[in-house]
Amino acid sequence: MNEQNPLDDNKAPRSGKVKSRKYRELWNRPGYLIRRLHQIHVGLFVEECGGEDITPVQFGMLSVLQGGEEMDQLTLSTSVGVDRTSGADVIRRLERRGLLVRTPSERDRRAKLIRITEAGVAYVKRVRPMMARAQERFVEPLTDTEREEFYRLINKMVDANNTASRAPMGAI
Amino acid sequence: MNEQNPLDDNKAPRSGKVKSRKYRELWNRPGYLIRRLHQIHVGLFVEECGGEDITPVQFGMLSVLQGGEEMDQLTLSTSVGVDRTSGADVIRRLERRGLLVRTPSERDRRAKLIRITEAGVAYVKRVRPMMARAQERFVEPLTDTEREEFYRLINKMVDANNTASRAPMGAI
DNA sequence: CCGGTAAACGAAGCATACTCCCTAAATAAA
DNA sequence: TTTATTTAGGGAGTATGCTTCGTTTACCGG
Repeated sequence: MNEQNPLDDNKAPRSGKVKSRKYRELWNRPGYLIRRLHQIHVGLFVEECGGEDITPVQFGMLSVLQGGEEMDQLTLSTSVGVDRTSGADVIRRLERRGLLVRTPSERDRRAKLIRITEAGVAYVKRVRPMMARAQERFVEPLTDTEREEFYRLINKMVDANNTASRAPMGAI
Repeated sequence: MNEQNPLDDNKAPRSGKVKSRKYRELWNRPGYLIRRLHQIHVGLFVEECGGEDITPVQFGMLSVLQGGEEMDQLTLSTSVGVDRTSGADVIRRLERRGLLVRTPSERDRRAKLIRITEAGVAYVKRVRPMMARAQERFVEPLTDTEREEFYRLINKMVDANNTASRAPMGAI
């Protein structure tokens, strides 16, 4: 690719950096690497889903709804791990495309109940293999053993830091 | 550096049906977990940086500039792993706060050269410990051994999938 | 029943992170 | 030298993921 890739540099000067300088270089910061990894996953997802015009969060919401269950916007948003207002935007876009419907609840007139449409169900069925291919490609560089370890470590961090996120995962 | 090694037994997809069930639940999808982990890191960063009004990418840019080197917007953007236009937005915000300056290059009149200001240098020095604490908290749930393994696996994935991101490091 | 609190949502605003399309300038090719 | 291509940047548009503030509704203690 390119020889001025900073990631390539991290092979060279990993010398006797002291503890206090541990995070001096960008590519030694776990948060930075996670951000890059997230970017990479979104890139793979978009690439595999070709012209389907779908994003990971949108597909996540449709996945949760795929069973046919109705839920309000807050429940749906937290179940995919996004903020209430961010979720509302995503839901609006999916409604605009006819993949779900939003009807006022009769039990609680503050709430809007979300339900996937038939078009939504068909859409998920069609796109699911593409999503799966993106996930496969994402972990492809790792061996089976490494993948297991990777999942274990991520889950450990997510579990421990769940409340640190501003959109804690709802217990679905 | 790319591990397309056929000796790795990450075989091609086995049976389509099994594959599609593997990622059926959201919390079994690596991409979903990475997204959550990224959210968590941003949350920790913002929390540790208190009222400093700084984001990981902004701090990353200032870090790269901290040495005093001048560079154009594209070089700066790719060096922190963001897209050209996203980077331009970030740079504009940092310029607005007086943490860096943007001057037209004389060698290449298309380019704007970015240089950190004294205020920017002081700012980075002040905020760096907070950033470091956020990184520490992020990996705190892991043991030392697990951290090493975590870094190794992430780096392996980032290296292998570098071009998959829409903002490949050092490329484009 | 009534008043305070909490929940569900909406609107507006900001930051990241892309897309596509455009201009201008530098460089490579003819 | 003229032409073609590439490169740097800007502008507009979209999506995610937050913030704060405000409105309506539900619920609970007195």
